[in-house]
Amino acid sequence: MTKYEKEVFAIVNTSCEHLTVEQIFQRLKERHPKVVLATVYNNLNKLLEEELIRKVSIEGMPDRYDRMEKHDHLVCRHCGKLADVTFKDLTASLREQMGDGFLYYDLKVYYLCPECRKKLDEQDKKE
Amino acid sequence: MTKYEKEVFAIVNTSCEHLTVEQIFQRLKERHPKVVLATVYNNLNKLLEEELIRKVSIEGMPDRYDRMEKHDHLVCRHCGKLADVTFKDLTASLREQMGDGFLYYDLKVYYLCPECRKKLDEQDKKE
DNA sequence: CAATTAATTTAGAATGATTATAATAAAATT
DNA sequence: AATTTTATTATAATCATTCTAAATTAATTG
Repeated sequence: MTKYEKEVFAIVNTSCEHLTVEQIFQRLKERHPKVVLATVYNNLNKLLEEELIRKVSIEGMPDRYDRMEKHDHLVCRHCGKLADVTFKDLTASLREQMGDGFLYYDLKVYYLCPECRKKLDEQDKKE
Repeated sequence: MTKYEKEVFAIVNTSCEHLTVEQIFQRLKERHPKVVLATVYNNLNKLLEEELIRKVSIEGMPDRYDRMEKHDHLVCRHCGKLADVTFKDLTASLREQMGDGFLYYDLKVYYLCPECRKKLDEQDKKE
């Protein structure tokens, strides 16, 4: 692991914020002002191949990078905010249903976050 | 719904092939040789907003468009192939676990498809 | 240690998918 | 039929990402 690969990994792995490429780049620049965006892409791609991090794509949002530790995602359908959550594990059930070949799964739950629900409720009252 | 919106919808909704923008464009062109790519994008976006179709993003693959009818996806981690499948419904369980605000969920199961499993098995034997 | 080789990073160009803009055409409304 | 609105076209612009070649750094070998 090279210097930058280590640092990019640390940035992604220790944050629960689902950072974008640009945000990761900014953080890396705080310490290494001369670093270049391509280096961030190179190392993110390397880390993805090594399966040390994962990418989270949400419709209409830029891709985000996330630690590997098992967890699911809540996505607010209104403001797009992404939150971590851990639902009951599905591995056993899925394996049973699908036979061989299972590797892992990705579960996203779309919802309205409390803030958006409040906002939308208030709007409804006015109408 | 305009002429093209109807046709784009029909193409996406009646196929189980998870077509890309380019493929949808090609099919539309068979009937309307003069149609332009931007029209496909415009109408796909309109259909997405109207929640008449959905987009499926798989890491490293171009985005695909899919009918709304409830189903889950199997993604081969090796060749990227996408297949439809319907696992046991999770709605009740998720609602119970997360309280209010639930809208819907998206479940992708990553696996090795039979073809890739065979290939990889054969490779292993050689080594 | 010096020299060679390999791998990483940089800088900037190239690509490709998507969106934006302005003009034209079609549809809907008055 | 005239006016207004909406959709479509053609093309330019944008943005994220990848590619390429040169430069730098790290690793390996004699």
